[in-house]
Amino acid sequence: MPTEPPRPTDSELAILRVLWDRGPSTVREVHDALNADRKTGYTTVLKFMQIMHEKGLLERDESQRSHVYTAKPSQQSTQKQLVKDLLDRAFGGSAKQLVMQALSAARTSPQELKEIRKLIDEANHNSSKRG
Amino acid sequence: MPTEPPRPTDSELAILRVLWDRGPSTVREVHDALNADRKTGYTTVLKFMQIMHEKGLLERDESQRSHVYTAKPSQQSTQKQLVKDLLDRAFGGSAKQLVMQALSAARTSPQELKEIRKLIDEANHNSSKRG
DNA sequence: GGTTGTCAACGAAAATCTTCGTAGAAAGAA
DNA sequence: TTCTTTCTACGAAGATTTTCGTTGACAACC
Repeated sequence: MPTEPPRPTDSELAILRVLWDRGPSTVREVHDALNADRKTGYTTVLKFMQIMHEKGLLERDESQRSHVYTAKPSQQSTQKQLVKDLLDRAFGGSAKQLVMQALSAARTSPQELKEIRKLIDEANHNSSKRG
Repeated sequence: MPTEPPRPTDSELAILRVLWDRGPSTVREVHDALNADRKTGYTTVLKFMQIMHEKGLLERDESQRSHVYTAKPSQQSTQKQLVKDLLDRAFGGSAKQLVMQALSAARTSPQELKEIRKLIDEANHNSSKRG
């Protein structure tokens, strides 16, 4: 039974983001990318990536001296997991509440709002067809 | 400077939820409410609520022997904080992406979709008026 | 072949979060 | 009063997350 992977921590997520962004990367590359923002030691990032590899969050190619790591879960699936989690923990499962907060938290452009509406219409059609 | 309150942990959020739901409550009441689902010791809940009080997350009325606690941050503001946080950490600030995942993560009823659409229209009008 | 720099591995400390046992005060019952 | 229950306070242990220092392997350069 493949038990659900645990929700990635903040630091893990930061690393995943770099890997989704850059594609397969070495520890050095990830470290440099992260340190554009924060300042974490190299060995700290290394340790994280090793642990994440053990946990099955990263894949590792050891054929080169500098190992090359790849994110295993997709950005989509991780995002979905995080949203689902937040939905349960803070919104009692109500997507409506969450969407409302999202729209107020991020100043969303009319353009984006239009696109979101379109998404909703599509979701609506799908659920109508099914339901 | 009133520094931003730190994002509540999972356990803290569970307690806040009870308080938002029930209004001002004693430790005993919160403990009972929580143990409908999980099973945490009484002193564990007590300890949390004391710490949360120290952190400024809860207010406490000590005039009775059983202290009465109240959630200090509103449900709204906390939800907003959590969404904003997730938006930054996992979605690069794109509300659209988040909404998309929310709609796919929670099976949303056509009724709710309709209401969400309405919200978006309102947001749209507001931003049009402003912009 | 010795020096210098980069890397993964290891271990452990620091920080934070979670859990609860125990003690003593307060209130009520016998 | 004495016994029982319920509460807060305290302290500490366990679990998890985050942080790096150090070491030895490997490679590049001189």
